Amino acid sequence: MQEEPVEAARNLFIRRWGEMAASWGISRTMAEIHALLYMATEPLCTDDIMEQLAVSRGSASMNLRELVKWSLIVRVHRRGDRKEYFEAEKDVWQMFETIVRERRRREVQPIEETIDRCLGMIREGKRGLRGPSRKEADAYEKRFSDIQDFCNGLNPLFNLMSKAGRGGLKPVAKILGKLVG
Amino acid sequence: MQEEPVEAARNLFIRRWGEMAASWGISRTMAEIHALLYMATEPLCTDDIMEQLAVSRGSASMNLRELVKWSLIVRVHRRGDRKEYFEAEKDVWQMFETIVRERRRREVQPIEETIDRCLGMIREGKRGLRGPSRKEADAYEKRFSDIQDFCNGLNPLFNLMSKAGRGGLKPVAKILGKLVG
DNA sequence: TATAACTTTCAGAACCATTTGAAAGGATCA
DNA sequence: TGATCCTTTCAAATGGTTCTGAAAGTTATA
Repeated sequence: MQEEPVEAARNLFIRRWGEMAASWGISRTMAEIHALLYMATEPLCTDDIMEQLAVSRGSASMNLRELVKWSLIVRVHRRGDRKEYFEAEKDVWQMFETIVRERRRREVQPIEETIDRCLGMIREGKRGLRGPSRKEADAYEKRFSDIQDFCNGLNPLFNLMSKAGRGGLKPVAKILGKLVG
Repeated sequence: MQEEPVEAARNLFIRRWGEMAASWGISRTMAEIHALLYMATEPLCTDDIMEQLAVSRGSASMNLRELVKWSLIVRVHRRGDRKEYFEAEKDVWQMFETIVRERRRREVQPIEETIDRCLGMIREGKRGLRGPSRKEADAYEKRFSDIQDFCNGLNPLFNLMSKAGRGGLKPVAKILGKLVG
């Protein structure tokens, strides 16, 4: 077994990738499956995954479905084979962009909408206020609009990074470098 | 109670902030306490937090301590008062930078180190290999070095953002907005 | 030093997300 | 059509995280 260290490296990576994901609110198994498919030199089927990661059929099925939803992996079919195989996006930049876009859509947009709504409520609600409660309302308004401004600043940055896309990160860094001086 | 809508806005925000954080692997209560302190016009003590968020003394204590560790809030003392009060960082950019820096340190650096180590293992392990297993080792090496390259590109980008942000995000956002269109 | 005010700790309880495994569902083949 | 192969679903079990509340610890005051 001369290939042991190579397999060991792959397995170590899969485990760590799963642990990292877990601390970012993504299920450990889902991330491990993703890492396994990312490393794989050819598409794997459900049974491969069950065997290599020691998970149940149900878990493999659910997590694979979720990964497909995230567009991090795709289903592939093989002629003369009834099984479904799965293959991961191998372009790391693409992978990153997909993850950021999805998480923004699912998890940061709702809070942005909430903030807009809160600002509306505050501006409406403070109309009749005088004295200390007016002061408080003003303070709240400032807090909300600070976050709103921040989001309005961050969004174009993400868009720029998306646009830079396949061109890689270097051009983006260059532009920013010039801005910063 | 004319101030109802103002309070309602604050409470809505606190709840959503907690929910968002939960999906990013941060405890809901910790994020709610953070949001409460972020909105507050003056420092609050443990009892204020227990009352406003309906959490136990133990939970308040632990989560406050954790937030202090993250440098998202600070302890403040008041003359003639034995209680400890807490105050949140109010600069949104600063807040964001702190969170990103901490999470990078805790959660992405370990995986970067693992990748370096895996690359070492692969390069060492593939020395004696020939044929198909050599091919596989080469493929693994490529996957790892792709991620490594990506990280090496991303890190300076974060550093630039830190630098850019200190002067306020608005000027940066303005220029980026024009660039992106 | 004794008392009071406040904070921290931690074992057990409660809660939540994920996994399991078996049964149901679908598709393909003979 | 029935048999086979494969995937999906879901109720119950599991495993892990967070919260609770009371007791211990700490610091200030009298």
